Amino acid sequence: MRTGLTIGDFSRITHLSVKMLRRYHEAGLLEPAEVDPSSGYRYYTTAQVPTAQVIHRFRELGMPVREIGRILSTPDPEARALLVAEHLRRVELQLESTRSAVATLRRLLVPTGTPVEVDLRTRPPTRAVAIGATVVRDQVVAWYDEAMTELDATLAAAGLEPSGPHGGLYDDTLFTDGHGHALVYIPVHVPASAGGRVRTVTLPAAELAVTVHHGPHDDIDVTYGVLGTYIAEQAITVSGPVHEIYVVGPRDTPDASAWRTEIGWPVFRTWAGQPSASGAAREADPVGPSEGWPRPSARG
Amino acid sequence: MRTGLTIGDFSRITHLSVKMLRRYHEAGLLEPAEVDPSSGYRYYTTAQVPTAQVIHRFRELGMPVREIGRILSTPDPEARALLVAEHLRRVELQLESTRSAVATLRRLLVPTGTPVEVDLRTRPPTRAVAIGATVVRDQVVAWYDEAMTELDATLAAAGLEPSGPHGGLYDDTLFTDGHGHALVYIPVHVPASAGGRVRTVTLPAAELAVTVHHGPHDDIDVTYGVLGTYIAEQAITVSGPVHEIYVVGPRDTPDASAWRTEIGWPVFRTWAGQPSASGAAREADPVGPSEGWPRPSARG
DNA sequence: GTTGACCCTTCCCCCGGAGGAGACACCACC
DNA sequence: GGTGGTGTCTCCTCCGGGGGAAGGGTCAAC
Repeated sequence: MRTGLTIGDFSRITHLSVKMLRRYHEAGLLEPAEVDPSSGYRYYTTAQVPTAQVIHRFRELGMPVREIGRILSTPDPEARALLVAEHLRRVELQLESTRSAVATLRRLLVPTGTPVEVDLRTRPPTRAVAIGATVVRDQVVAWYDEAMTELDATLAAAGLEPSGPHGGLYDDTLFTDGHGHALVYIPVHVPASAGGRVRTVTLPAAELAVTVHHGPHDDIDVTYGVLGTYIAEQAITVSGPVHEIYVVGPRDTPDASAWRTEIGWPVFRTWAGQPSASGAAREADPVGPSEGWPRPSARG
Repeated sequence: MRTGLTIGDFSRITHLSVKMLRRYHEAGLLEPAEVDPSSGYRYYTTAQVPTAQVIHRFRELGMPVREIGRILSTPDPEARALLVAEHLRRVELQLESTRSAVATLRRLLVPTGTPVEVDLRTRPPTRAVAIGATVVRDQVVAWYDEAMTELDATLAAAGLEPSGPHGGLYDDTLFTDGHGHALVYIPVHVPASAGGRVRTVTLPAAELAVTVHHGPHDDIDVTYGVLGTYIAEQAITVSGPVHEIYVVGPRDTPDASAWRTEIGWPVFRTWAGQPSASGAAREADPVGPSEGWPRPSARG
């Protein structure tokens, strides 16, 4: 055991490929017990086998190499367990979403000629407490949960009751570019004292093409497709962020199949047509830093 | 609708990013309905929305782009459904393996001081029907299932009974390089008439360090680690392919926790020590094209 | 001492993406 | 008919986690 195990021996024992062992060395995940300074040969010891096994499992679970490094270099077992638990939670979430993607796919492949029900409707100006931020697409759900919790707390602290269902406005660049501005809100009658990220805003009036999505949000894209198809075929010009209203949502019932989500697509801008569009009104612009609504783009 | 939807419009409708739409075009997955020859602008139609949705789901399920292409270009709906079902089966398998990787990880992180039980044992020369092939590591399980089924069928056709539990020999390059030769066998007393890939071979006698793995094979690596550690610490020289014997396996009970797998690591070669090692004996070399056993490599 | 297996580094490829740069196209508005 | 602001084009680089090959040094069994 003087020189320890060569990389090949260690590979046979741990079932990690030689290539990966070298990579893990480079990345600082699994330092060989000894490296011959002249030849560069890596020598491992049997004591490193369990570490290698752990690395192997983490990689199997899709954990990025650098995160494994962070975990392995966390001395405090408590903190380490936390990091691990957090990732396992992420894995569970991913399992769930894979499961539902399978279900959605099955549904897509057996197309049911669902009749499209699209309303053209005017959204009145709506007073609401809101949180807005620029977010990345795959973090939008987590961000939504967090923001909505904060809004709930704000309302509770102020002793206010919502005057309608929760909702959100989403910049379309979220979908075209993968990141954009989003705003979630709870409608209220009286303004709340804004604290922190929470602002009191007025959603501007808008003409919306609205349809209702039933069930969990995993396949809400399909409903978006239906709505978008309708809009395009009606040759309506689209403009501005999309509006989602969680008529029945996770806050109402845990039974996802009972959820109802209204999707509203602004079909022409009412914003710039308002008096003093660029003055006081812009002050209340709920979507944030953008310069008013983007101009229409559909060529229908 | 003369010119159709621009890539941006289509992106908003389908929630696929512009970038990905271009990529899918390039890959032939989603050909725009029209491409302006002078400007190169892509124009889509609403009829393409469902296709885009399907592509989205397939990607969510981790299906490689070229496989999606194959599916979409398969005209026969039956054949297409088959391809889809096959991939969904793979996804299910992967879900399962993820689940068990989580379990294994949990076990690894709460290390139990399991006592190591390793036997040094001589494997007698064993007559068997076998199938050998050079395989890639992540296909070895599927290959095993298929080959073992063929062996079962061969024995049934010949009216022969196994004289012991199924087993396999696995080149260690499978682990160090990710691919190598593997051989699965069923021991028999009398030679069967070899048909197709099935050969009748004699596993050579060998000195093995043997330990038993309990439970499903997902965490068999851990037992390999224990065995390898033992061998390394005993300063025993390792040589030749590893030997697995499925004492209790999926063919005996579906209850994976009841499985027992013997892992045998040859600790020095008996092969080259045999008379006429390179002549008739090599003829029966069960592991195939390699030039006899590799020489010992552990430097313990 | 020879020799074959082993190990080293470096470079390139693959896949599925993300992002940017620079140039051109489109179209609403004036 | 201009013109400016977006939208879109292509091409390039980079990333992570791998696989493979080339070319040369090392080790130890014989």
